[in-house]
Amino acid sequence: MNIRTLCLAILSAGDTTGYDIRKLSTEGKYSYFVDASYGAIYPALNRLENDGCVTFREESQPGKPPRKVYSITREGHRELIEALCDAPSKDIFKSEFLLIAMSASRLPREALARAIETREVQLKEEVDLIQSLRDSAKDEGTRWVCDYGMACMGGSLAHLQATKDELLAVAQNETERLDAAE
Amino acid sequence: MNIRTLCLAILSAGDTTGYDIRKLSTEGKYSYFVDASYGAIYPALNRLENDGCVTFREESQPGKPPRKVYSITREGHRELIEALCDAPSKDIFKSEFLLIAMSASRLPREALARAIETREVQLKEEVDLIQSLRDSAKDEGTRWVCDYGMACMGGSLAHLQATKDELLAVAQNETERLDAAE
DNA sequence: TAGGCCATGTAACCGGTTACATGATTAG
DNA sequence: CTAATCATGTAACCGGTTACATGGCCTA
Repeated sequence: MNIRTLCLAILSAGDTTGYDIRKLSTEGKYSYFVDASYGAIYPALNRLENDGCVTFREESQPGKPPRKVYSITREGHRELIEALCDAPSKDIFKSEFLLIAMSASRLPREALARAIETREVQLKEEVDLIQSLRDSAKDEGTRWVCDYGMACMGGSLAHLQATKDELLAVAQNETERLDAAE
Repeated sequence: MNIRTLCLAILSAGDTTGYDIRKLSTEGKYSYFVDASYGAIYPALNRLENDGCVTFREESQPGKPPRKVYSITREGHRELIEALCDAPSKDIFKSEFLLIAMSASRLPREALARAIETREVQLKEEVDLIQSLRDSAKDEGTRWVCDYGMACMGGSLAHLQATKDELLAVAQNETERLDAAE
C-alpha cells in the first residue's frame, strides 16, 4: 500500500491533481484507511509519468496557480490491477490510546480519563466524517467502504462508551498512588 | 507512540529483555496495536539506559546466549507517565484491503473475492489471537484491551461476512470487463 | 493586513525495516 | 542433518514527513 499504488487507485476513479489526491487521502473518502503528504505524492506522480503510467494536462485558470490534471493510462491501469490482485498485506493498526489503556493500572486516573475522552472525540469525528462521505457517495464501492467503516468505528465507539467506566476503575487514584510510592 | 515509549510501557509492566519486547509487540499482547523490530528496539534500549531510564542485569544461563534483563527506573517511569499523559495522537489505520474494496467496480471479480477471503482469514486469526491472550491475561488493563479488540475485530469480521456478497456484486465479471475494453 | 486557500515542488531529515553476523542448543 | 529458537547487535537502506519556497487571490 505504497503511495504509488494509492495514486493509481485514486486516479483510476477519475482524473485529479496531486493537490486533490492529498486532500482525498487526508480529509476525503480515503482518509480513514490511508495517509499521504505532498512530499510523497508529487514525486510519486512524476515517477508514474516517467514510467508511462499516467499523463497530465496543464490547466491554467486565471487567478489561481495552474494545475496538472493527471489521467491514468492503460499501462497504469495494468500496474494497478497487478498490484491489487495479489493478496492484500495485513491492515496496519497502531494505537497510542490502547497502549495507555494497557498501562491503566500504573496511570493516574485523571490522565486515563483525559485519554478516554480524547479518543471518544476522535472516534466521533471519524464516524461523522464517514457518515457525511457516505451520504455524498456516488460509487457503490465507496458506499460499501463507508458502511464498513461506520460499522467498525461505530462499534468501537459504542464499546468504548459502554465499558469506559470499567477501564477507569483500573487506574490508580491519587491516594493509591501515594500509597504505592511508599 | 514511538519505540522508546513502547519499551518503557512494556517494562513498566515488568522486567524483560529486548528479545521479549519484540515478541510481545509482534506476536504477544501488544501485537494488535503496535509493531517493532529488533533494529528499532535494541538501539532504543541502549539509549534509554544511557539516559538513566532503565537499568539491566546480565543473566547468563548455560546453553543459551546471555540475556540482558531490563528494569525501568524511577526516572523512566516519570518519562513514561509524562509521555502517556498528554492527549494520545490519533490511531493510525492503514488498509490495503479497503483500497481494493474502494476500487471494486474496476477490478475483476476473482481478484476481489481473493482479497475478501484473505482479509477474512487475517481477521479470524487476529480474533483468535486476542481471544487466547484474553484467556491468559492476569492484568485488568490487558483484559479490557483484549475485550475492546474482540469487539472491534469481531464486529469487523461479522460485518464483512454479512455484506461481502454486496461488495462482490460491485466488481466486474469477465464479460463486463471485455465489454468495457471495447 | 493577516491569514488561509489554491497549487506545485524540493531538500533535509528521521524513524524505522531488512538483512546480515554470531553461535550454542534443541526439536523434527 | 536441517531448521528453528534463543539472544544481541549493526549498517545499509528506504519510504516517508516536515518545513520551506513561491505567489496570487479571497475572506475576516
